[in-house]
Order: sequence, then C-alpha cells, then structure tokens
Amino acid sequence: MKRQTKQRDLVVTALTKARGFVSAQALHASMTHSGSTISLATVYRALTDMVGEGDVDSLLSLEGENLYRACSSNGHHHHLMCRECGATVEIDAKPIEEWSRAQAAAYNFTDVEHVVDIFGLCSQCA
Amino acid sequence: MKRQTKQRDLVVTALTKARGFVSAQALHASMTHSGSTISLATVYRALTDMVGEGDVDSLLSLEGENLYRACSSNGHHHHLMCRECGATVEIDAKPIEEWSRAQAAAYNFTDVEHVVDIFGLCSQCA
DNA sequence: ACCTTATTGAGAAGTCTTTTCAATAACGCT
DNA sequence: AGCGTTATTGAAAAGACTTCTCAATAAGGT
Repeated sequence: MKRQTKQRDLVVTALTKARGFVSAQALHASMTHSGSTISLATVYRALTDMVGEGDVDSLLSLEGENLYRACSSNGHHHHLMCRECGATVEIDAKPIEEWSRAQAAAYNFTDVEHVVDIFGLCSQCA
Repeated sequence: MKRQTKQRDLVVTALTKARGFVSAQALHASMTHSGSTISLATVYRALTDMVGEGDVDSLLSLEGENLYRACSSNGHHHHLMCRECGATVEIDAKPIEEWSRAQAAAYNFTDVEHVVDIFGLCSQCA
C-alpha cells in the first residue's frame, strides 16, 4: 500500500512554496538549500507519483525538461507561463478542446491527447 | 560560408523518405541501415541547421524527444500526429493563433510563442 | 591545382531521468 | 508498545538524448 513519508511531505511543501512551474532538479536544489537531505531520486519519484494521482501538474518546457507545479484547479487545463520566472496562469480553453476533437475526428484519429501551452514573458520580467 | 555536403543531402533524402516525424536517432539508424556511414553528430547538426533555416519542422514528443520532418507547408502551423507510426497531418489553426494572442494579452504577457500539437492513433494504427 | 575554412567522424562530455539494491522506516496487527 | 511485512529511501550506477571537442577531411572560391 502507499505510505506517507516525511520526504513526500517535504516535496509537497516545497512545491507549494514555489511560485510557478519548477523542474525536479530546481526543486531538489531549493530543498537542499533549505537544509533537507532528500535525494534527487526521491524527488523524481514523488513528483512522478503525484502527477499520476492528479495532485501535481506537469508540462514539458520548450527545452524538453519536465516542469512541475502543485495543481490549483483540478481537471484538464492549459498554461500561460513566463519563461523567465516560471509564473503561471492556468487557463481553460473550451474552444481548444472542441477544436482538437474536431481536428482529430476529421482525420479519423482516435485516442487523442493534446499539448497546448503558451510561453512568454510576464509583465514583471518583460 | 555554408557548404553543401553529401551528408546533408543524405539527411534531406532520408527525411523526405520518412512518412512522418522521426527522431534524430531513428533517422540515423535508418541511414546506417541503408549503408550510410554518416555519424550521429552530423545528423543532429544537419537537422538543427535545417530547422533554423525553416526547411525542416520540429516538435517535442510527449516524452521530450525532438522529432523532425521535412516541411511541406511553410510558415507557422501545427500537427496532428499518430503516436504509433508518426504519420502527420499539418493543420493550420487561425482560431488557435488568435486565442493564444488574446490570452497572452489578457495577462500582460509579451514575446509569446505557443506549443499546440495533437497526438493520437491514426485510422491504420487504431 | 591550391588555399582557406566549413564540415565531418569518433568519442568524450553534459543533462535529465530512471533503475538497482541494500538499508530504513511506515503501517497494520496483536 | 512491539513486531513483521514491505513500501520507500539514498547513493551510485546506468540509460537516453543531445552537444561539444578536436584532428582530419573536403567544399568552394581563386
């Protein structure tokens, strides 16, 4: 069965404290900086599990790195993220969902999922 | 100045022969299989250059791997791709462009770029 | 043909992520 | 509380993708 450990709690705490999306490495670094001795592998494992359980949201940066964030809204949604500071706005996009479905149907694609994210500079970083 | 080499030509040929998006590694493997002795590094270099010149289109797979394809349509567009065989349909999506711009503007984000791709199973692979 | 220099090949190196495995600690039960 | 089971951890190794280094090669202009 699944167990609640100190390490996982720390990851949750650290992730909650982060403003926006952060990489596993960055999260580990900040935790280490705060005195924790958690291992990088454990951070990865915790994040992966949490994503699977829907408690954490993840996306691929433009460089192909996985970024994580504590979910604020449940369910499917998209992101508008500052590529400088990681600040993120969650946006839900009904038109996109419908458009995606329609496109897939038009070409007889099934079992579809989509990636829709916007990256830019927020007003503070611009 | 830029030089036209046999290796780059081979990459173009191989990429054109591929049905849809392929990874640099897969492309190199197929070229090797066909008797070429081109190095992996050169394949990466050629692909990177071609993307920069707009002759080749690239996208990040859901696993964070870069995939490449010879461009058929110029300019900005999106993809509907079969995650099994790589077959790809290029779709242009004016509504998405406008939506993206509008969202960015609404939150005072500038210098925006977006990632919009749909992955699924094509009719043949379903 | 020759010279200059962009390009190549091979391997090393870099990053991100996952896996291995022995040691540890969480949870259920008594 | 104490105990046994077994999920979880830490540390290092391994794996995957991509870039870099550098000497050798070859493209293109003269």
